[in-house]
Amino acid sequence: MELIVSNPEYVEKALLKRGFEVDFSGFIELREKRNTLIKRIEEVRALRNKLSKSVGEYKREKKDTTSLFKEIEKIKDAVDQDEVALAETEKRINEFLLKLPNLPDEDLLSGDKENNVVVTVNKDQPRFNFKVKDHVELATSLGLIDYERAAKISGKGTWIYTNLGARLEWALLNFFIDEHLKDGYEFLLLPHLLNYESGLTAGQFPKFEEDVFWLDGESPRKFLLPTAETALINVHRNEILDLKQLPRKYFSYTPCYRREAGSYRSEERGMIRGYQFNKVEMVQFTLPDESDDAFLELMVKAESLMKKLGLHYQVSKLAAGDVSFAMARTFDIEVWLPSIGIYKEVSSVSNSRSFQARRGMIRYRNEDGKVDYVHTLNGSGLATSRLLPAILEQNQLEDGSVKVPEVLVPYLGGIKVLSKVK
RNA sequence: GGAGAAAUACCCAAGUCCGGCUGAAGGGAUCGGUCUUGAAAACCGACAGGGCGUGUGAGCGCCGCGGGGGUUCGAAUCCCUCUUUCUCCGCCA
Repeated sequence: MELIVSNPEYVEKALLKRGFEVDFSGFIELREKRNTLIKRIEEVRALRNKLSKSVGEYKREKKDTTSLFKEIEKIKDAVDQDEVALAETEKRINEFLLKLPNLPDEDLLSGDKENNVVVTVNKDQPRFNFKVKDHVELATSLGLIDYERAAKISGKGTWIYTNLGARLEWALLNFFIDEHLKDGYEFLLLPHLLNYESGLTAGQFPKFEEDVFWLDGESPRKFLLPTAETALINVHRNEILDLKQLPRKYFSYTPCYRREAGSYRSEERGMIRGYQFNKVEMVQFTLPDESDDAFLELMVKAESLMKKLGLHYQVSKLAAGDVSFAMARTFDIEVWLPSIGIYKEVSSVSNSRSFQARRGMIRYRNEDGKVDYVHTLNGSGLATSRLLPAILEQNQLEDGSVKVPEVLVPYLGGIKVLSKVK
């Protein structure tokens, strides 16, 4: 971030790519002010330390200390004002820095969503020679999901997985877990209630404090995690990792709690957007040089899950403006939903480079004993709330039953087709 | 929820009552060396890190004994506060 001091124009330009306008002149002034204050304060403190030490020595030798005290008296109040000013200045610098989003990678297109580029398409779009039903209709008629009772016991934006629906959801999660275990990722089950620092490190705060659920009456205040990433990234906060430990690969299953304030769209009925959904999330801590490889690895892993499920999807490379605050690059995997004829995100693989590591002081020691920031990456593997609808819709048969993806059959006790229970 | 104890460097642990020669004893681990055919053991040596400021640099300075604040010329040591951990009691999956 001291790149700002050495090359502010470069940073300004890079951030502009994501539509973020900044002017660093005020920041640079603050930095200079801070440095002169520090210099002044430290000089006084050095002198005071020396004199105080002498007091001790004088006392031991039973010498008279009044001359020392006179000298100390002289410098005494000089620092107070400076210290207040310094604290204020550092607070402002910090607030400013925390509001800066990550620099997008060089190869990203500027602009927002409309400049996202589809880079891969898996399989042909499935064709149906009958009128497709949407997932709400399928799920309801097959007895997989109960929306109405969920509204009764909770409110809008929620649903209940019932019977086979619950088993199908659980099958998906277990399938993902087994796949990640096979790849040697460490499995963590995490607390869902997180403290403010965790949100800050992950890059959710201060900007997105409104987007998460806060618990009343807790001190220090706690929020419900919006994704397992928020917790996973913080596992190594304020740590210096051993070179041997890198890369460190984790995955976790958690529900994700999001307020989704004002984002509901009519096309997004059913389980497309809810206040709570299930997700298995992968996170890696890597050497700076190795994060590009790790990114590919996460992409391949996420895609392979989609392939094994036999779903039609596309991969989009997000334009700078659509990449989230904390990330330098993001590829989304989007699954095809025949009923609404669009692709919806089911996985988002991102490289934050050193952004989160800087916020959370997540570092490693290299061969020379020097300390540097790690790179952090995350990828969903995968989010189920849109996957289950996609499976229902893409695998539906004319009679309203649904074929179970082969890889899930063992997890469903051999059930191959979901058909209507009368 | 109530009552108590604790938090010191990679780990264990002294120091805290009685503030200054403790920026931190001692042990273990680790690293380097001696010895050995090799290893172990033994012995010798190193072992506070990180942040920040300053300087081309070797370096110098500031901060740092869970976090924050206070008292003091001076705090690991005294006071306040927060957090975490442990023990006991109560309550409860």
